[in-house]
Amino acid sequence: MKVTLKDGSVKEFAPGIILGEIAKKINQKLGKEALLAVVDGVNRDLSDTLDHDAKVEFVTPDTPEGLHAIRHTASHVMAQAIQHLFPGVKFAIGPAIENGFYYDLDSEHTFTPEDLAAIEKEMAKIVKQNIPLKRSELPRAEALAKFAAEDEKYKVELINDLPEDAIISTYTQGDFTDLCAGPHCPSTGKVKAFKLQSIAGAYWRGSEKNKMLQRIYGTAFDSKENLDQYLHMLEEAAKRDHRKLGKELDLFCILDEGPGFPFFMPNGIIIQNELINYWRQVHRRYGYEEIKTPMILNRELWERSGHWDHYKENMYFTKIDEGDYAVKPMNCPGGMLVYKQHLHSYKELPIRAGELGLVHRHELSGALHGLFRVRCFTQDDAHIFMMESQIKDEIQNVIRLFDEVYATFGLKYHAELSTRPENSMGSLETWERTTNALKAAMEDFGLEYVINEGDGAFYGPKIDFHLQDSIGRTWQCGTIQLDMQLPERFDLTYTGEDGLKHRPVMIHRVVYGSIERFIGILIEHYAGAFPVWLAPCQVRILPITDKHGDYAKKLYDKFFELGIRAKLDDRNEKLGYKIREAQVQKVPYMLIVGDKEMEEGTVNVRHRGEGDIGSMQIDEFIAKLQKEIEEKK
RNA sequence: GCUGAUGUAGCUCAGUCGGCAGAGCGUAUCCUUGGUAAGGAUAAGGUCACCAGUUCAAUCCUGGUCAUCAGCUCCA
Repeated sequence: MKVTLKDGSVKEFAPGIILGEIAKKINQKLGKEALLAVVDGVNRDLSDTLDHDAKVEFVTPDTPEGLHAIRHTASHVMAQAIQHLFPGVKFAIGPAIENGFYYDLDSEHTFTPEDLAAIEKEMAKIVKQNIPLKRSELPRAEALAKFAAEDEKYKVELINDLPEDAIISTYTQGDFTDLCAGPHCPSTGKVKAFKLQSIAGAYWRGSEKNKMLQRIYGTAFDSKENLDQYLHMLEEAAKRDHRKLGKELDLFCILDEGPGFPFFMPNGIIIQNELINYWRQVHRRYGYEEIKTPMILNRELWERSGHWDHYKENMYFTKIDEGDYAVKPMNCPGGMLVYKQHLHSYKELPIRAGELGLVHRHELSGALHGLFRVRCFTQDDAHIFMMESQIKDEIQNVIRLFDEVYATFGLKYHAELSTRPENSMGSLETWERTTNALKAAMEDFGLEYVINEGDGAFYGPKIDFHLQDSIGRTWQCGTIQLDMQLPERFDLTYTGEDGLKHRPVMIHRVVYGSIERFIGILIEHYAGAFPVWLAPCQVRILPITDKHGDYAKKLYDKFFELGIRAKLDDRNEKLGYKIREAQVQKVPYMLIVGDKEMEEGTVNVRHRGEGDIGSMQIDEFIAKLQKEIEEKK
């Protein structure tokens, strides 16, 4: 750890040393003035760590570590408040997490939102008292005795699971002591702004075999402004929730009659069809053929593919004429059968067979979530069969296609490569060769990636694509998976140059992932304001009075003939009213026609974002619109 | 699946601590013919999620079922 003091001198410290210790040394030698130091390149005020004699590690709030410490301390403050208000509650764990903190509790009392308000009040008191936190390290036996005496069985279990040589530390603030490794703020007063957010259930130690505890989530910041800003961001994200917009824009619905099985309304299906048209057009250019395989296939096929054994709990079944059948949860087995309809020569490879396949999977009821997690969805699948020597080029071809598609939606992305897991099939050499081919493909393309060691499927390595939407959230969509198992199981072959039979290499890949889910992501990404090519209604024509109805109708007919999605709003309403409605529906263009436009043969154009953009000739507007659609803006 | 909350008009939500069910938006009709985000009036619209139970009486209380939401678990 490098500490640069005010006088410019640099001190090296062993990593992991408690900042308070450093501060003490600096204070002794150079005085308080020098405590405003640069630690590992970050400005920090170390004087906070001198406020009291305990060994407390503290970092200033303008660093990620500082925020983490504030949230961690906030979780202790919350626990202390709960102990005051609800004596007898057993504490499990209470860490800081990405955007806040939580504490898991075991209690007879079921916590309610009203309790949260009361706990917040008590927390505010504790923060105001600015109670110092004291770190103590104690021998294992002593720690065990202490928490056992308080009947904190979860803490006892945690200590018992710590390695023999672990340093067991506790942090104490006033009448509350918690088992904790730290780091923390030096005193409760540093928790300047906090909010308790929700109550949920969570299994002890994350296992569904264990007791379900109550978890209280909260967040904390170094200032009220930052807290408010964060809460505001959450509200903004909630506004673009695809379930809400899906209803408001009349895109889709999910009804009690079919939990997890979405219905698409006319507006929604326009988006879906545009996505599919675009998909087909791109795939044709990249040398794909399209196939379609049946939704219901017999038991033998699923046994052969391995799904019957490995995936049964997630499948739907049916009987036909006494025989067992399953509804497909994946398209691959059907794709294998299509490949097997012919003998293949090495000259044909790679064969790229795309399929927009509707698959059904029985997801747990509690896992369903709008279009993001459904029980039936369309995979924009493709299976590519090739020789091993073609892997690198072919993967690059796929990456290039992905890159083009994601760019169309203005979605940035990064890739993750998952390598061989423990329970893998196939030889180590094959894994190494194929994994290296994936790496080489990404590197040649200039695609940055991170490696998830051992995270691949047992049947092959894979590349996942994580898209970043307009407010910075990431979604895993595309994936390229090498499969060394299915070609074996289905005994796929091609005839090589040598006249002998060889086993092809096969990949599964999806770009959108699930079209339904991708639509959900796009709704949130665009906040419902789709680019013109996707917008369910592209143009809304707004005549000012009935006098202008005929002119407006002629315009509408012209758009209709050109295949432009227009709507004529000739209701007996004021212009402002019609505009408001079109704005709320996020229609890209509103054409206002009145006396002036009729006389001049023009339209007055209003854009949903830019407002009134002036009058233009009808053909001029059509050209502008068509260009925009063509360029997918 | 688990824990907790929720389910009232097409939508968003009030309400009844057991006794005729409420608003705004939307819809229909009429008046109004207007220039860039809500003109006015009238009317229609409900098995208060579903099934049992308690009660003279249940939308309200009890139990169960289904669904939704927040999280957990799961997503070979």
